[in-house]
Amino acid sequence: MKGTQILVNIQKHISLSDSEKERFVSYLKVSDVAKKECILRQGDMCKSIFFVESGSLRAYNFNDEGKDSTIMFAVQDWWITDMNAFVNQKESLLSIELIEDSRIVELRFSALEEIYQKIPKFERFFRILFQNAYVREQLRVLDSISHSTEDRYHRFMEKYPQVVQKVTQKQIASYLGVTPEFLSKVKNK
Amino acid sequence: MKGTQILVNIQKHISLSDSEKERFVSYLKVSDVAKKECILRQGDMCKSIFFVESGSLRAYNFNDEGKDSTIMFAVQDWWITDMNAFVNQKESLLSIELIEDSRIVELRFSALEEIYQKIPKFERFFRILFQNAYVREQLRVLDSISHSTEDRYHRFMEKYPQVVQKVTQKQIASYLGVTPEFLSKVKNK
DNA sequence: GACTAGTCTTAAACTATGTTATTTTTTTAC
DNA sequence: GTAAAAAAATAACATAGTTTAAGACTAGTC
Repeated sequence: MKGTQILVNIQKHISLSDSEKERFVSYLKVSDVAKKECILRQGDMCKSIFFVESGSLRAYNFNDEGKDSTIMFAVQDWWITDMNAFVNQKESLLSIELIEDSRIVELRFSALEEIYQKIPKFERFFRILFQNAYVREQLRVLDSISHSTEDRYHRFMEKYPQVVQKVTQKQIASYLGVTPEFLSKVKNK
Repeated sequence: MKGTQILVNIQKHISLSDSEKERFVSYLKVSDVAKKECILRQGDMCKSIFFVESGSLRAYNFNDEGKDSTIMFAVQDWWITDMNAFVNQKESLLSIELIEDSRIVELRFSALEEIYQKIPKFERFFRILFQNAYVREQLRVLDSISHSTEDRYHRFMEKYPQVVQKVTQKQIASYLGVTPEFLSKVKNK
């Protein structure tokens, strides 16, 4: 049934009545997206936040010098978007591409605003979601400014084994902010 | 009056009745803290989140190799804590020290939980606060993995002029994740 | 006003990481 | 199943960043 998995995800933090579930699900759009497709393109407006029902995605920025930097990966049961562009409704700094064929649930900005109004409990859910996201990013900043690349590579491998299985070494390098050549050297040392 | 500034901060995002204000303020503890004091020590439990009424603070981690890494600065009208330790109620990775004499408002974890229950609007306020914090950290990660130290130094100077006035170059270096010697070289190039 | 401790600068030697290029290996597309 | 394309490994050289140490310059303390 449409929205089953996302409801499980949400009910980790809040409980919903049947009518609330029904109402919430009515705002969602589920689609199957093929590997290599983009669900968001850098420079475009970011109209939605996405939940990964199955598969995996990568959010990255491509800068003036042609450098590709991975901001995040998302696998099953994760939420992903260009949060800056989404909440401020401005041009995206990130592209989000499919690492493999995936089933994606889309929730539009305008729908989410309506949900906050109609079912205020969702404020709590997203409070917790963003709180955890903030914690995660703060720990990543600490990791990146206080540890060596070698340490960071091993920590990444330990922390995100589900991700490691799906992505290339080049993508891990771009997540760590180093070149693939250097990561290869570090790894085979 | 106690809590005036924090109420202004909160009412940027939600509106409160007089009785809600009164109730909320009753949970707060305001104190004047002297320069160099610590309001949180790495390794201790993190029982509170802090709001800066005046002055400035620095949150940093001190790692095994003796490296001091600044996770964030906070100036007037900012919120600060070790969010990881606070929300999960575990040992703090960070210390928070006073850069100058400051007036600090303290909100304890248990109080905040009660506030969420009694005045659910606060779920919305903190949803927005954490959402913005997440955006900020995600942008910082992007900055740190995609730009040179020189660029990052100049971007920091432009983005946080209020902070720059108060902190030493050594502290900026530790925020960027480089040595003070190297920052000095970059800067005087 | 002098002492002290901390900060900032500079520089030389060293280590980490980037660049470019070539080869090998793996994946993808037909 | 094979050709083409992408990823990974390797290596030589270049640049970015660290370490150590010393001197110049504050800011805080008595």
